[in-house]
Amino acid sequence: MRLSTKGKYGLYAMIFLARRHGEGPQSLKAFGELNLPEAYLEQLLGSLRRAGLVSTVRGTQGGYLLSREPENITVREMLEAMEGPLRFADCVTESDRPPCAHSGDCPARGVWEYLTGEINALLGRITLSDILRQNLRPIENVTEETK
Amino acid sequence: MRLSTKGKYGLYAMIFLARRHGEGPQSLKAFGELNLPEAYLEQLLGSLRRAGLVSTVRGTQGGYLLSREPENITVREMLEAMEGPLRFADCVTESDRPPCAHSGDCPARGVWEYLTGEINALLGRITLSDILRQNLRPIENVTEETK
DNA sequence: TGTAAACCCGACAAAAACGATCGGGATTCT
DNA sequence: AGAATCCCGATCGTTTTTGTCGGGTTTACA
Repeated sequence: MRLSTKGKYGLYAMIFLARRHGEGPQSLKAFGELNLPEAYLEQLLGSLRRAGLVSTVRGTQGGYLLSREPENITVREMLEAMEGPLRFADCVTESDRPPCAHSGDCPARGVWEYLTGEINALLGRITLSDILRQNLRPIENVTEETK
Repeated sequence: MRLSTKGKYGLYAMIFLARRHGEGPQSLKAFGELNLPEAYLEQLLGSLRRAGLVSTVRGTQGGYLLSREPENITVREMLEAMEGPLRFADCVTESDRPPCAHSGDCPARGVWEYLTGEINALLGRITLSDILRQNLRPIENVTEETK
């Protein structure tokens, strides 16, 4: 289980924009200090724009900027914009080839649903401004003894 | 972010073994009812064996069996055996090419570490026997108001 | 009004990862 | 000895990833 560079670069770009938030559009060249392949980054910013997370201004003096306040943009949205929704098994979100022979009562399905839900919730709790402020609280762990 | 079929098939295989736990070694053919490509599954069971999660008996009447009790085998171990450790960015676990130009104070690094820790903890809490019993409790969410 | 600075977009391509398949070797039960 | 098994490395086609490229469009500004 890994994150592709798409998700990684995308988050870097969003952090960059969050830091410059309020300073007007940032041109692609301004992202240069991130040391990412420029033409590739341009593509990724396109995905972020189509997902509604960044806005663009075209023409001279144009560039990219956050389309919302940093406290209203979550890691989940960013990663989903770059990599599509989290999916452990297709049978959870879409139709699959017979997932396993116990089709009806596939015991793994519950696991995929549980994990998908928990991880999406986790990612959805972290905002861009949390990242800038390094405000990452560990979850108060397992609620009580299983006994 | 997705899970490859390796992780998926691997978990299916482990669930299969857990259900037959105590019934002696299960031959590759016995897994047939899972409808997975047999030769591929054989490879995957090799990984699970090398990770210490299953044991094998060779020769006639041989096969695969869990090398521990189902309550002592976690989803994290299984997925790590099949797909390697969870990694969001290489800079968290290993050396990376300059991660981003703000090398020293890369604000994304904290995110990767946080996510890696939380998700590993989540995966580590689910055991094979939890899966059989469908015992998947949602985490008691964010501890208290952020205020 | 012209031109340069930007973003926009689709096509293409190399490289890596994925999802297997295959053939033969090593064990072990009977 | 022979059959049932697991073991292992090589190979291979497909898909995904990670880019590159070329040309088009928009717009500020002189």
